[in-house]
Amino acid sequence: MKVSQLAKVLNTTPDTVRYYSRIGLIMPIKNTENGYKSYNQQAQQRLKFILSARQLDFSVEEIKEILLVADNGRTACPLVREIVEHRLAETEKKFNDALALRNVLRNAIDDWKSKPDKSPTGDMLCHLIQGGNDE
Amino acid sequence: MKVSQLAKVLNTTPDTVRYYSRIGLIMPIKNTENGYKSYNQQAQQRLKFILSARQLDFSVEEIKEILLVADNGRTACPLVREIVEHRLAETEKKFNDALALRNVLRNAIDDWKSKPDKSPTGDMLCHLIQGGNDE
DNA sequence: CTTGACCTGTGTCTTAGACACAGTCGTAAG
DNA sequence: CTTACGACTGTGTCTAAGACACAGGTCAAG
Repeated sequence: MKVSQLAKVLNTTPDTVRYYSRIGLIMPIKNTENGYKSYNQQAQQRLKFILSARQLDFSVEEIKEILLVADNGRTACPLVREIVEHRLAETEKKFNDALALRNVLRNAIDDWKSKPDKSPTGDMLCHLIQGGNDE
Repeated sequence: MKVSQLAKVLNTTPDTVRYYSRIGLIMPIKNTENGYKSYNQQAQQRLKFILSARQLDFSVEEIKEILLVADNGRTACPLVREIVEHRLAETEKKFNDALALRNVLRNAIDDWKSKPDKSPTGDMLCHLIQGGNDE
């Protein structure tokens, strides 16, 4: 199986497959004649796992650690549980940050509706952003 | 005014000031003797504006465009209004994405509570992530 | 003068792929 | 058979917004 074929089977892009190959997450066999990479069943299995973990927003580095544990025959489950908890906390922070920013932006748009456009002056590049509230 | 001093006055980091200097957003005067960068009042004004725009999550590239317009004496307000609308749309998308991911993670954690840790097998690296639902 | 703490500019690193590029394959026409 | 051409390939480079490492410079205390 070549790179684009594998990508299509698992519904991802060739660039993604190449990237995971490049950093050693999946190990293709090198065709000695043309240097093309060839992927076997195990590589496909591995890539499927990686893509599933990425859907949970696991980082590539985290996935690498998980695979390292599993490759040594040990359970990766505790590590996986730990990562997912951590990711949930981060996601909740992102969620709150996005919520707060949304409110700031909405308020700005609303405030600015009543304000005119102005040319910049020496000490005021854009009164919308800079001015707390105009005179 | 030197880099750390300016950073402290506007409550940011020296690395940030150096970065904006490096890409030409603010233009310090080079002290000829030791090569240190020196910032005047106008640079401080400019940095203050940049930091305010960053608080609205404007990208550095967008801020560069705004400054370019203002430096030519034209109103940057229409551009600013356009960017903030765009940013609001993006932020709402991020908000929804974070919300969806949060639900996925919460469900995963909940489902996994009743599942044991397992050693990897030839075709199952981690049953938590891989198994739709177990046998 | 010397020590040491702090400061400085420059160069490199970070994520997870996307994109550009030159070379290669496969196939269809001639 | 050759040729042409589109689709494919690996490798190298690029991204955002600073953070960090490092070698050298500055400054006040002793």
